[in-house]
Amino acid sequence: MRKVGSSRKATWPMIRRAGVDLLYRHGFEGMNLRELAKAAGFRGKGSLYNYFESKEDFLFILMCDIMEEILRDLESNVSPVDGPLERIKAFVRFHIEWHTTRREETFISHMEMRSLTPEHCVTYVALRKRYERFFQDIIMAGCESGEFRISDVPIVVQSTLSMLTSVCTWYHPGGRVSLEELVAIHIRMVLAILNANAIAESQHLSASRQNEDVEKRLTRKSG
Amino acid sequence: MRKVGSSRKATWPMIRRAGVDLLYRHGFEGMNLRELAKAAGFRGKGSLYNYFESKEDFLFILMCDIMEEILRDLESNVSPVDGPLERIKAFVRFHIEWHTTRREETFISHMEMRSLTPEHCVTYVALRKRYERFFQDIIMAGCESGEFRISDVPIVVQSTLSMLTSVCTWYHPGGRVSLEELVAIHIRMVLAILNANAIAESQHLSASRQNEDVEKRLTRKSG
Amino acid sequence: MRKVGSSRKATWPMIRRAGVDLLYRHGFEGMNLRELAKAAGFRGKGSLYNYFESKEDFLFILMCDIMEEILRDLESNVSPVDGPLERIKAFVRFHIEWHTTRREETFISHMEMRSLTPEHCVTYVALRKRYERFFQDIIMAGCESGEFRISDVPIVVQSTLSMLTSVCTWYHPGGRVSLEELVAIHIRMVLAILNANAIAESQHLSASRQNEDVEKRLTRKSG
Amino acid sequence: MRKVGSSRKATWPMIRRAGVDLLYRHGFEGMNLRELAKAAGFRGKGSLYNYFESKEDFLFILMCDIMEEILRDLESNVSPVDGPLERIKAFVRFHIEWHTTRREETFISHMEMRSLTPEHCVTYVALRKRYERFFQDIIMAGCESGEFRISDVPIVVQSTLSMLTSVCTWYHPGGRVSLEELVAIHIRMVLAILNANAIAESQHLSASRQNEDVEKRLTRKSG
DNA sequence: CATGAATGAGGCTTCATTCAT
DNA sequence: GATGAATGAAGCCTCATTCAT
Repeated sequence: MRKVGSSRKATWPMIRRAGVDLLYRHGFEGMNLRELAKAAGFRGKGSLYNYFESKEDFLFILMCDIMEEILRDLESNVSPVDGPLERIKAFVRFHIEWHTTRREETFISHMEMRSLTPEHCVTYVALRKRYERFFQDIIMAGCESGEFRISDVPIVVQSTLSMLTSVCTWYHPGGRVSLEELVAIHIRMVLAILNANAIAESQHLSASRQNEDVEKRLTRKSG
Repeated sequence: MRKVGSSRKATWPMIRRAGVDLLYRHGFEGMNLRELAKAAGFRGKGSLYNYFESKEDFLFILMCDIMEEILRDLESNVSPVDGPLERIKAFVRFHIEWHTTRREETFISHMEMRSLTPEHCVTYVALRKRYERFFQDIIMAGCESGEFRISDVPIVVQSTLSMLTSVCTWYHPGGRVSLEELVAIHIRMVLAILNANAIAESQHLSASRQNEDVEKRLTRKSG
Repeated sequence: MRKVGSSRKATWPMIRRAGVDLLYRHGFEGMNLRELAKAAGFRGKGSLYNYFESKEDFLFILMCDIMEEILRDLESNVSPVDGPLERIKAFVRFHIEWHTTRREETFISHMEMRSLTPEHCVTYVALRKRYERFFQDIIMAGCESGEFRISDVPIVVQSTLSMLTSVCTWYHPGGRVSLEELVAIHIRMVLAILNANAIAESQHLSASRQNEDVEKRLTRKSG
Repeated sequence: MRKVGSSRKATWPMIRRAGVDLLYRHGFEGMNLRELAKAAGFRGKGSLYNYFESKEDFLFILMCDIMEEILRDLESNVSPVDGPLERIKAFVRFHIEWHTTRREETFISHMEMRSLTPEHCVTYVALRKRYERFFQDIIMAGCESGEFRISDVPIVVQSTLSMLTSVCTWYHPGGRVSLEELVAIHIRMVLAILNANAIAESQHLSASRQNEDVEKRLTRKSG
């Protein structure tokens, strides 16, 4: 008995949605296809194999899906912005917004690489490197233009990006701190790491405090 | 609760060592007791149950073991140091050294909480909170003394600690950057985040560059 | 019962060809319809059900097809030949040629009866019996005419036919022995079994009867 | 809950017995481990994996077991016999007796090679070759001594052995023909194939009864 | 007729866990 | 305390078959 009106185009998104949820909650090894099938609206797990070839293949497809989506969004959000300083701000904003509003997806993307086949892993890593490279390029541009000054590019890039990514691990929207504030705080941290403020200040010695109003809220110790 | 009095002395360490390895490589759901038994030198997996009560119990014991060890080491390394600035440096040094030389253990500690029973989880989280609290206390002390200035303590604490911890994810000893340099770089980043340098500079207006020698190496773009 | 009138003309032969191959390589239980569909040029296995009603039905149709073909060929090759001696030679030649040039088909015919429904099985066995009966009849005729002399007809018939059939199991054309030689060798063996040479010789040598009493009972047709 | 008193030594024979039965009735692909477990006295199929590593491994072990047993029996039955003529008779007797009283085992041994891994297959084939070689050696000895005369050794050996083996396919003990008669009939067929009688006769021209002992048994009426 | 999605049963295998020895 | 057999649940995957399109 076939579910009427079902078609690959309509069904895959349901599998994807269910898969993200299960992967997020139990991890790849901890999830199982029976639940996935049920959550995706199937009655038997066999049906899933019309959409992927194995559990691992499912993970791979999902992770690539997510990565490609985030790459598309990255391009359309950050690429238009000019200048390292503005670009880095746009990047941090974009990254944090994505990693908090799409927590589950990004969590998966970062946690389940271990479960990929070697072959799938290299494909996926290549995708991911494009993202990291985007971030690194901004920073290198800023270093060359003299707007940033850091000690060791690869390491600072790695650590900074890890920091920004880990937000998805502990931040829950709707808490004490708004997403907007979260972004602002992290922009400041990143700029500090990049020595961007110091440089800016020393360049415009007499410049008045920037972001003054923001400043006020930010120095308080939150409760 | 850990069983006491078995011939723990000799055998448990072997189980622990084997367990850390397997947990690191496959994760909790991905590892299995048969391999653990074999790697620990047993011939049948039944023997393991003389050392813990269930697989989950094993994870719990291991994670607590690790957390207790790192807490002991933290106390003996950082507690003696005085003053927020020096303490934070000591903490960063300690944390990074531990997280790189004991990569597998710390990796596990941060990844497998999901697999604990709720009860075990709260016990473990309490342990871990003591560690985070240690870090947070240093920062708060520095803020109060005026040596640090940050926008939002909990968030900066979280993000900074995440950054420092994630080092165990990508740093491999014996690469381009020595552990000593890694530490130095991160100390700078953390101090930047905490606005410690800026303050220091503005306080000791005429102060010459601190860490001058370090500085020289650090500004290069690594190869 | 076989469906008639589908566009059998073009498509069924491809299914048959693919089926013979798969059946030969994996056996009935070991083959599967997905591969059959693919090998037959379909994209979805659903299409196959336009040509048979079930997997078992497919096997039945195929086996009957083959058996009918071999029966037709048998008739046209051996029936015209006269006299037990010449007929038996023609039979051996025919049988071996068919079983070596059409190895896969005959292999299937002999191996997969186990997978037929009881009903289908009796239908098929009837077909096959016609073939065996053909062989048996030649031998009985020869015994009656005095050209052959054997101990127990049914058993000798069974064993001899098994021997001839098993050739398809181990003979590969293009080896050390040509098909022509293979046939010659087996004709000799069969004639030896049937005591045809000995008799021929003794008839033309005025030889006395040996084993007279024994002989009488042995040529009987057992029940 | 463990079945008391169970030990590998006692349990494997039960598995073997059940396995032979299932393999004989359904073939390797057609049998399943659930039934095997049940028939062997287990409650869950998991237990079987204490005795083999996979279904294919089970088949391999079983086939080797059988082959080794038949080889042992062959040695102890036929090796003591001297002279090609007597040895070939002893061999035929042994072979047919084994292949009829242990029909299922030998049937399996000959039918399921297709399901072995390539590696297992070569191991098994080596075992089997030892058996075939035994037969072939007798025949070659007879040819050299002038007691047998055949056209092509390898082919006659193959076909003859196939004939003798196929007996397990159609002979059922307790039918019209006794096992003793079956043996006698096949001894005669084999000797005919080998031209052993003709030679014997021509050698002892005046000799009356040849094979006297055989003869006596053969003249009996079968039941 | 062909396609491809859905179904559900069932197959092999793994695993944590128990327990007699 | 160690061993290895037994257990049973559960996991992944395959497959014949049905049916809407």
